[in-house]
Amino acid sequence: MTALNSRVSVYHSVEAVAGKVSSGSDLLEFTGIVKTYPRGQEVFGQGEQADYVYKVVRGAVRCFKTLSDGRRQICDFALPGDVFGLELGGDYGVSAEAVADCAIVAARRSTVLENSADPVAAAKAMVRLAMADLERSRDHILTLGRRGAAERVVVFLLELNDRLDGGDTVELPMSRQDMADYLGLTIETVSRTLTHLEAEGLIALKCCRSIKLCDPRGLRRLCD
Amino acid sequence: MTALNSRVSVYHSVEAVAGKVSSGSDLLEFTGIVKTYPRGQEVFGQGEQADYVYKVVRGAVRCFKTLSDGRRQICDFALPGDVFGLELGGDYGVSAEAVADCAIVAARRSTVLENSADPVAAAKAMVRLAMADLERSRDHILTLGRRGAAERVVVFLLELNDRLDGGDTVELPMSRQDMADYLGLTIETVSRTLTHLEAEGLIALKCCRSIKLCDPRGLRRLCD
DNA sequence: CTCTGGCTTTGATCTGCGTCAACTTGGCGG
DNA sequence: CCGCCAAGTTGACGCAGATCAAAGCCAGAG
Repeated sequence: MTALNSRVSVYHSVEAVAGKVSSGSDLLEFTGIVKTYPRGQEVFGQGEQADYVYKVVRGAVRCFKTLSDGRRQICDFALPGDVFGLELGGDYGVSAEAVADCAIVAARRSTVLENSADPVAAAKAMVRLAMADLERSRDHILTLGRRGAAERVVVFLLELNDRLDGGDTVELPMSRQDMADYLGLTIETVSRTLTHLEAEGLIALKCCRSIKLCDPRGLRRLCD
Repeated sequence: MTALNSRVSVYHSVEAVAGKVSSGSDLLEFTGIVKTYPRGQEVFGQGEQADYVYKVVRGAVRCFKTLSDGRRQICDFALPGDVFGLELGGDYGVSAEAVADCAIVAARRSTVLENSADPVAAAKAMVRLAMADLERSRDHILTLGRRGAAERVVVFLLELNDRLDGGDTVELPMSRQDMADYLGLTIETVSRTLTHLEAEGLIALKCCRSIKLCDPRGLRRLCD
């Protein structure tokens, strides 16, 4: 079912992982099949056997947990170049879905880990990935635990701008609902906060998925 | 300064890491000096050079981030047996302080990582540790983003009971302020929630640091 | 023993964000 | 071009948890 209307092609790369921090020696060999996922489609579900590791080629993916009554918390967005689906043991601890139409490479865990040419380098690359995720999670925890709504939205915009690097304009790949579920807020609060930031001249909503950061310094001051 | 009134002794262990998930092959060699830290003392500060990795022998440690205006968010508590101070690159991303009087082993990163007898096993053990932390962080994110005050407190008590394994009674090593800063609440709300849970017969406050879980099933139902 | 200071609990009030509801916008198919 | 439906915005109102304030409670010092 997952592959029903997906075009597939072969993908092979030996790339630096986690762009900014990778040194020349930490490479993760990533060989697999590229599949396309239409917006909304599940990549894997929480509790499933974690046999594959994934990497976003194009689009964006949300990794989230759900409570029994339906409340949803997005733990992370995976953007182009990001690896996701890394797990400790047998099962995925989160579910993953395409936020927008995506191209994603899947590689067997075993291939990436054991059959790699240099197993020590592979293990080190894994540690780097896990640690980078961990550091981002900690910032997320700080945001959810101690920041107000406006600060949350601003932190989010700045982080996304950083990761997408599209000059001073952020092209959001996700809906307001996704933003809200990432920030521990409601759509209404996210929307209101954005219009409020615009009224203050800090951002400009070119259209609802395209936000210009007019005053990055001012924004940063709001959430140091 | 750090070592002023600390007794020190040598410590050596080759132990399974992260108790429940470690298989026989994943060992982390941990050789270093045991130091004692009085309650409140800093182990390391955010931004310092991350040359050491630590392991709690006795007591408990809080790892936290602080905003410029003083708001504090505890990302994790390290309990006896737990490793902390694991970092990606140069600097610690959090500060660490003794929550109660502690005994802690410090080991050079390089010793644990490179000079290990089996570097692949060491790297794998690191991956396991990082992944275990990551999974706990994700649960924490879910709690902070989507659960109410009562649910947060209950989740916390159940998790602590699990990790400390003292039968049906949790001996809290930390103050209400620390609980609040971990749960993204205020001391008053934590206190009120506990008295409310007691009134419902779910817990019993033997004294403020010793809590009996009278109805674990009922508690679990509150936060599935 | 009493005094002191920090931690905890409890109460009263305030407020930021959630909830509910209506309206607007924008993208897409016909 | 129009009409439709999902997504986003805006407004009115309520509540969970924060804030402010004061009163126990307990441990350690004198």
